[in-house]
Amino acid sequence: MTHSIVTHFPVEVGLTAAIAAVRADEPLILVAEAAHNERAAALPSGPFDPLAHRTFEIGLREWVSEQTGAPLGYVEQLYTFGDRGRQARADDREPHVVSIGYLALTRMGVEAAELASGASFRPWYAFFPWEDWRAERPALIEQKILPALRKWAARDPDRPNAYGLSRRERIRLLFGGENGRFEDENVLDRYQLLYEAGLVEEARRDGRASPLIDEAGPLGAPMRHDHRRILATAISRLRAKMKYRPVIFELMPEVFTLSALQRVAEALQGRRLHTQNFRRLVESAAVVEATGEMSHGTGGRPAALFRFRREVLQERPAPGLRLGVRG
Amino acid sequence: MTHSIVTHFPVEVGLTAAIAAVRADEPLILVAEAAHNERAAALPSGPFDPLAHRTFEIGLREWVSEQTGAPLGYVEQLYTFGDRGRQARADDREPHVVSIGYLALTRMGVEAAELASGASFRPWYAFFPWEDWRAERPALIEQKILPALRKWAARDPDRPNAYGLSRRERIRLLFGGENGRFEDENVLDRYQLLYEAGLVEEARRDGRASPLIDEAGPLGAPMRHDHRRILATAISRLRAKMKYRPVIFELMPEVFTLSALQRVAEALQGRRLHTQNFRRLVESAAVVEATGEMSHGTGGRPAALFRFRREVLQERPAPGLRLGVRG
DNA sequence: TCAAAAGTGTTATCCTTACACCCATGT
DNA sequence: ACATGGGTGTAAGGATAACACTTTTGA
Repeated sequence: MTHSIVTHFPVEVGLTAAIAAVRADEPLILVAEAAHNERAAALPSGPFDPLAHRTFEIGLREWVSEQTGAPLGYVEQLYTFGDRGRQARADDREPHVVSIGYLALTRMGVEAAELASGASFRPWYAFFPWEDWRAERPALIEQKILPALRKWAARDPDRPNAYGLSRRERIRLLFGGENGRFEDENVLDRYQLLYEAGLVEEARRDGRASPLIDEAGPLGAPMRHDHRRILATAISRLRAKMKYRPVIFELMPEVFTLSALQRVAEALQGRRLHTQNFRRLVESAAVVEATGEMSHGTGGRPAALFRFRREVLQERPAPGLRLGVRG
Repeated sequence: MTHSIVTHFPVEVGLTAAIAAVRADEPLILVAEAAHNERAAALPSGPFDPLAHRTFEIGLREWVSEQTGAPLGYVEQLYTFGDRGRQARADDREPHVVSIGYLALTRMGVEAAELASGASFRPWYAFFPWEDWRAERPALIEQKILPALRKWAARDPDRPNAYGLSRRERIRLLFGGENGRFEDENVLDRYQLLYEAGLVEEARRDGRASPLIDEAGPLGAPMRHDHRRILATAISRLRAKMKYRPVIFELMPEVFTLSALQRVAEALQGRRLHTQNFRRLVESAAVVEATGEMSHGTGGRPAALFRFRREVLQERPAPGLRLGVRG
């Protein structure tokens, strides 16, 4: 067994950040190269300089605030990606790029003008339209995604993947349909299934498109490199984590009404929540406390204002937002 | 904003694997440089060669089975570590090493003779003696760890960390004591607290030892580089994941009794479980099915044999082992 | 016959869900 | 006064926790 972890291969390390914010009940993600450009959007990314920064996170915070003007709040490492479609050819002479994906949350005090040119916040559901079930089950799923996936499955219906699941079963488990549920945390798996089926633009770019790709039509806006995969990982992680850590408050203003909190939770989860039970779950979890103030001008009865109770961090091991059932 | 993720800094990428197995109800980890050597143990690690292997995981499987003789079953990426104590000096002329940590599970068919020389399986609680509460609360906690940590806290009792928690609160939350619990998933946080307090050998090596380190005595066997941190991450992840994914069966033989399953679950969790409720939780979760055979020679009444039901993967979104309360 | 391990039944308690209803304001 | 959103009460159902008990073998 070798004990050296030195590699003799040309590898470059970059940090890529999915920087999320919420405005007007819409979850946003910071991208370079906005829609008016020809090119696909990209997540902000930068090099890791081990001499200048002791940790990845310190490096990340520095170049993000320098280059985008957005100060980061909460930061969390997601995953390190090394296999990127078209760059996987052995005869490729370009250096291989390893990208370490990060999730960051910011409070959206940053207005468009303060951002560096080329950077802008875009709704994250522009990249994953099938993930937003707040209004209703997106028609795209029944009309485009499922027909194309079913044809893909029919070509090889019983082939199991690494976990022993056939294509049919994976489709049912991830996108629902008859007796299947749509689990909000499976954002990454759904994107990867669409990529594997060759139905997203990134698959075409990587030479793995299905003949069905044009029939299905564009399934969300594509991103450069594997950035849409990193964003899918970020959304999955955030949807899961908010249930057992109070990360949602990194996206809320200092004080807020319970309704505002619910609408942000719904925006992130991509589904409606049962209002009465949501209130009770939040209050019984003791993650918020009333300020005593009231919010007027919300249309109906004034709502009590709340703030996050930092003390829960000491009181309970997993203080998140129990979300309960759909509304 | 730059769109290039090319770095101009010398960075090398290595893969480091925490390869776990269970034998005789003891969780084991594969290490190079066993105890009879002078040097601290190390996890197996190797270079990532992007030209030879399309993904990290493929590369990992290849060199692990080549170099250790152990075939990997389940494999999962843990975290990418870049900040390693003593190498953090800006004047350091050595290339910086980024290590991508992996958790792998193997069924322990591999006997010692088949392993490459220098490789061996060692009980993981040798590195984390405070994590094994199966017999009782480890005396080490009350006798060595808490006194040293309390002195450390007393030097700066109110300084908050990034999450706003003081040293006192972090000690209580992680190691219990009066009214605090000992949460089995916090393995990484406990190790990092001990490192931050300068009480583990790795802190001395990195020039961050506390004056209290000799008074506290050796707190578990040290490892080279940041490998003990990677192992702590692996144990944390495994303890958490087995509750919602059926990963424990990657460590079990094809057929097993419910008692054997419970003892492996207890070994991994480091705590006893309530037998009757464990049985009911397992059976009601429908993750196992009876084979119809019986196991004799277990000392008392023969036990029914069970096998893992792969079908649960299709039936439920999060089929893990509910563990219930302590025994 | 007894110890040891396997396995079953039953109740108390807690949490989630579901549903019904009342409250306070602006227009 | 009434629409709108804010807010409370409570009972049904399901799951876990706690405890008592029976069964089957080997020594």
